[in-house]
Amino acid sequence: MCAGHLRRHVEDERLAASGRARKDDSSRRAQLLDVAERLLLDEGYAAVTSRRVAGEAGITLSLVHYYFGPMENLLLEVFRRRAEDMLAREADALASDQPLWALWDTTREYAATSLNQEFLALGNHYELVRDEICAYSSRFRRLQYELVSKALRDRQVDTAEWPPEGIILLIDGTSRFLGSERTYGLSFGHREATAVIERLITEIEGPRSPAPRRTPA
Amino acid sequence: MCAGHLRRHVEDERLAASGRARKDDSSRRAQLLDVAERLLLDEGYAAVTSRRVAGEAGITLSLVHYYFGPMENLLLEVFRRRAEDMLAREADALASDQPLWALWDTTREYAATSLNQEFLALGNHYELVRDEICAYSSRFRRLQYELVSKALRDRQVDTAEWPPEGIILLIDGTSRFLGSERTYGLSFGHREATAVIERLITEIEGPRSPAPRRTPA
DNA sequence: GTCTATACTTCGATAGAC
DNA sequence: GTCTATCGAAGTATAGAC
Repeated sequence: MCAGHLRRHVEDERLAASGRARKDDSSRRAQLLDVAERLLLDEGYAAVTSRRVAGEAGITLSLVHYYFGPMENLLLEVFRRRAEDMLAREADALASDQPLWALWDTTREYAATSLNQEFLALGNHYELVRDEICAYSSRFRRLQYELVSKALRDRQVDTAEWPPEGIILLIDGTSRFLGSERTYGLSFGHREATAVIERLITEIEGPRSPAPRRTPA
Repeated sequence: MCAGHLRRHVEDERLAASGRARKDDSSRRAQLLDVAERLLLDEGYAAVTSRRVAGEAGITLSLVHYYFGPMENLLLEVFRRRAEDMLAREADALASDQPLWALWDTTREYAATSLNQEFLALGNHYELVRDEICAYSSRFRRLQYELVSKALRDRQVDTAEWPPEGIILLIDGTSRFLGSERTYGLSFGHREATAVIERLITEIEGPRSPAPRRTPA
């Protein structure tokens, strides 16, 4: 059904998979992804139409289809790009001896939770987006699990009392929830929830320390 | 798949509104709200168009506008109806001497998290929806806070260690996150997270008990 | 690559008959 | 209340010139 643009997708895949970021999208392609992402963030997925994207980018709508084929594919690529980016950040941040603190800090700072919401809603009716979200979430979770479980093991934390899988979901979930509420201007209980979570993290992997930890004495 | 609950909302609505009869949605109006809610759930807000709603309801689109005016208003009313329903359920469920257990149990069972996601996404670009979500969330939170803080007070829980506002967000957030993942078929760590949360709740308000609690000895 | 031009669909909303 | 008829705007997507 749409074959003309597929070659580019493959190239993109290979670039992204080759360890290097997909920044070689000289101009147009990356620009369109940028525009689409901004529209998605500002006005929701219903606003990401070929006409709007073309208009904001200062080109004609036919060019949008030339690059991305059907709109679903454009959305998909916006998600992929963002997912890869977040995955890289997460891997970087959690490569610490206090990955729980890192998880808590980084996730809270994702200002773009509206974007995540938009993608989640999108996944409810675009099957391809849905599959992509699942695949990405699994990778994301596995990454978190590997790094956190290793750190807890090194720290000789009782994983029966504090199973890494569970702690991760607790922190991640709370963090996203607070972030989601914050974008709506809600803050009731946020201070207290933060205190509880941080006490929990402290109990598991010690107080937040900028310097690498030595021996637990 | 998940459309069986729609008719129930209508009945609930009339029961809950008994004595005030917020709307005598004899048939048409409620029917349109039902259709819109189902469309929202199944295909996302982009699918809730006057033509679609009219088509699914077996009437003409002009009638939809006759009842609801602009589409934004229809969406808004779908949200309102649902919010009132959830608020009533929550108030009912949390009227327990173990409101944390109730909070955990009821929130986990909200199968319709896709609907919530859709509304959250909607709120990002419909200001009226956004305001409504904020107003509703505040009421929702205040309700939770009142009931939980009272129960913890009765139970003489140390609210410095377990501030009700914080615990509520922790439980609610984790619960929604797990629910959201579940609708996507993801379950990694869910068992462990559940165990951690339930241990936490047990520590605060004792083991889940079907019978009303006596004295804490 | 980029544009113009076009085809066809669907959108929200209203006017007016009944 | 409910319908038919109609409006202009906006949607996706393609063909073809350059």
